[in-house]
Amino acid sequence: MSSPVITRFAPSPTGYLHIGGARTALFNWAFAKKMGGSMLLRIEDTDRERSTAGAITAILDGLTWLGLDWAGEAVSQYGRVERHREVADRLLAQGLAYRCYCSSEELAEMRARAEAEKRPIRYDGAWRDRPSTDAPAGVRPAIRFKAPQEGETVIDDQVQGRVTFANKDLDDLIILRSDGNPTYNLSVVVDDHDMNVTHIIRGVDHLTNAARQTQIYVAMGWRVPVMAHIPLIHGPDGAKLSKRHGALGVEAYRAMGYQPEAMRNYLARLGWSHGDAEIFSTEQLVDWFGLENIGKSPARFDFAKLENLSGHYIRHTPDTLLLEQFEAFLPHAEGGKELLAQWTPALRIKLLKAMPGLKERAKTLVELKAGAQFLFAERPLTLDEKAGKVMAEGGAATLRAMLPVLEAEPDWRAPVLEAAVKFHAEKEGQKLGKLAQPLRAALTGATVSPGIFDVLEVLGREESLARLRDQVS
RNA sequence: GCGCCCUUCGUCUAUCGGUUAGGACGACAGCCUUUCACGUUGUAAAGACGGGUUCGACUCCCGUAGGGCGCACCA
Repeated sequence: MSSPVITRFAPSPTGYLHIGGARTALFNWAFAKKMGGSMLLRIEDTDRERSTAGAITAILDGLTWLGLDWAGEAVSQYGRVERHREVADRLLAQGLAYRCYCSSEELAEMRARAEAEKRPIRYDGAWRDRPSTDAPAGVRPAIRFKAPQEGETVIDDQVQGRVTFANKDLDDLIILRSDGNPTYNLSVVVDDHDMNVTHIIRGVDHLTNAARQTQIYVAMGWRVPVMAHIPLIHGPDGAKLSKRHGALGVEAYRAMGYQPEAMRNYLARLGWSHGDAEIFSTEQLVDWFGLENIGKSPARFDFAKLENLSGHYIRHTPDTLLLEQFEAFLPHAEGGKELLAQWTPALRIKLLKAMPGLKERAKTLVELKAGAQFLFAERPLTLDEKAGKVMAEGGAATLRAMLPVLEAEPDWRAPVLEAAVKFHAEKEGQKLGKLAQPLRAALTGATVSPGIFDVLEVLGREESLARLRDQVS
């Protein structure tokens, strides 16, 4: 009987769940599902200084929103320190680790010297073979792993291929700090082993760690899990993803009005492929997913493509479901709470009625909200600067909503449209072009927008509707 | 500086020695539409560079250039 596949997502709770982490989680999740196994969640919170409860909540919320579930409770790595110490002690007892009495200052000095002399920055192994009787009084030692100095460590990576490290390049890393707390590389190995993790899927930034961890596995006589180091996501300019780019927390994407299924689709396509498939369901993703189809080169985050995908998902979501998603989205949207406060069954019905026309034009839930502005705005619409603002924010749909009003009051056209244009130009100059055409048409009174039929119908303006139909035919 | 990795249209990618190098986003142009959007048709757009290996290289090897990651008593 072959053991089930167990993957794990192991973020450190030092901030939000960023987009790279989300994709790593997605890959772990998809692979586990595909193999009929499960994904575990472990919070790597051994750094007590930087770990926060808020970050843990953000990560859990983010995963849940994305629809990625994990088996059992999230494991706190810090909660397992005793076990980590135990393993460190065992290594020590077996002569596979040793006490190092170097102070932080000495080590920093060593590094600085190496750098100045342009030598590789590595621990020199000063205490590797030095008896503890030499220990300076009053210094609490750190425990270092006695890494092999000859030969090489090979990682048979499912994505990177066979990667070889010369052992002489890997120094003796600290596994237990002088304060008795374990370090990352020890904890990870012990936890992955104890949790029966079979496949480790994580970012390439961990590749060198993989070598050191392999050495620890070997020292402990443990089976080394299958590893897959996936490339990182870069910003649009090719540089490391920063806050300027897409390195926002997933909650930011939720606030921008992207649906989880669209995010999943987009993220999956970033670095992984299944022939020419661009748009696929999560079921298909699971069905098709495989480590062998993950590329090795880093991918840039492309908002334009995400938006296109998002628009597709919005358009293809059934109206009632979309309405539900919209309502669930509101608490996370800018100005959503205010809208929620005036939420009524009647409004719901109106929105549902307007949905077919609305979703055709919206690329995100935010745009859906903007487009529906004409439903939420108070009647009659006040035609002042504020109205221009509403109109400009709402874009074409709101403009259409206002046209009947403008039609009824020709004198109001110029000032309102002027306000709208002005506001729009200040806010988003580049989108002016999109508005300009209908604006001009409205200003000259030349034609009536056909999209206005939808609006009038939803608003129940029968007489205007009839009149316009007349005019058109 | 040392180590590891990467390099196909602007972007995400297909190709697993023989293709007119395909698709998608974006761009541009047309059609549809009495606005917008959707839809649809089409156009432009790529193997970083230099050497090999081979009958034949985007594909294999070497080098160069560019880029990324790592080199903590962080994870």
